[in-house]
Amino acid sequence: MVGEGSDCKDSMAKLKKGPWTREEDQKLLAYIEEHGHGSWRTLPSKAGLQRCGKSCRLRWTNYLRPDIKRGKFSTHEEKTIIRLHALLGNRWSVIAAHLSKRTDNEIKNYWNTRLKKRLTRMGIDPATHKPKSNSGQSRQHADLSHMAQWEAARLEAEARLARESKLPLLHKLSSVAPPAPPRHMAALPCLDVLKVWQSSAIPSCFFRSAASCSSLESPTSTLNFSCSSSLPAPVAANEIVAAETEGNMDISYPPYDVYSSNYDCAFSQDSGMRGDLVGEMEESKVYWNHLLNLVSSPMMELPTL
DNA sequence: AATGATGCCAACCGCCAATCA
DNA sequence: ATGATTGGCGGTTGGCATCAT
Repeated sequence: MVGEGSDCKDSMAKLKKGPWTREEDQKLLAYIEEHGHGSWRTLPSKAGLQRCGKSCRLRWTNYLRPDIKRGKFSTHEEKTIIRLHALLGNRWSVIAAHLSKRTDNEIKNYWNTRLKKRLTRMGIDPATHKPKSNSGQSRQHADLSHMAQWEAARLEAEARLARESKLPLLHKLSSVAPPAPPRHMAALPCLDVLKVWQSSAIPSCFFRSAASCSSLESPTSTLNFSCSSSLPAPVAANEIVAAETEGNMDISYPPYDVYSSNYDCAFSQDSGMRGDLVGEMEESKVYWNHLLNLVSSPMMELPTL
């Protein structure tokens, strides 16, 4: 394997490293604006840069790209990161795909330097998103946790699709088959985890305990995701992805789940920023109702095995 | 004012998966 | 089918800025 990394290493003698200068930025910008980036490997020489292609790509994707939002993260963005991290673990690129205009590197940095510490201060384990002292599990909890895993797979697929296509997704997605669920989940209602999230009747400890299903745990997340890469792309929320692509819509999460009830409270105390929570709740309800309608449509019905 | 500790973030590195020839 | 190439990802680091003593 000889990747961009090795490419950098092999020609280390003549290639520059370290912080980029304004001149280098201008060269890279000018070249990409005129020719597009095409092959990153050959770009540096064409653009007159003494950098490896990988360095150019990183500089472009993390800093120079015109559609990057910089600066302070909003409370809404923070919550979205935390909730997606609870589902996805350290899948920064997937999380970034759901936070329009933020780069995975920025989100990763933000998580590592701030959010992780804040959660720790709040008594929440940032790796598992569980309160430090917690116990108890049941078959039902395991099912829910597994459904959360399923939802995580869907989120990842959405992110992938959003990345892969700038075209209106409705047409493209209609040809993609929905994923086959794990065998033991087939009898369960379709994506009940979403309904649980929507239901204020479910005690918060319920989902919290679901997250403790030990057989599903991974080093970085409550959820083991080992099967995700082999899954076909779930395509339930195609319209949402399209809306996200076109209109920079952030995905909101309903404020009823255990994470929300903990986080919302803690954030209001911790950061002093309550925000328009009511409006956000309404917005979340609308989004999730829409999503539930989509996943209940024939296209997304899970096959019984 | 000096100095050490801590926070922050841009950039690098190594690995992996997809693609190509 | 296989090996080479490329792009992308996540973890880590280096260095500057800020804070605390």
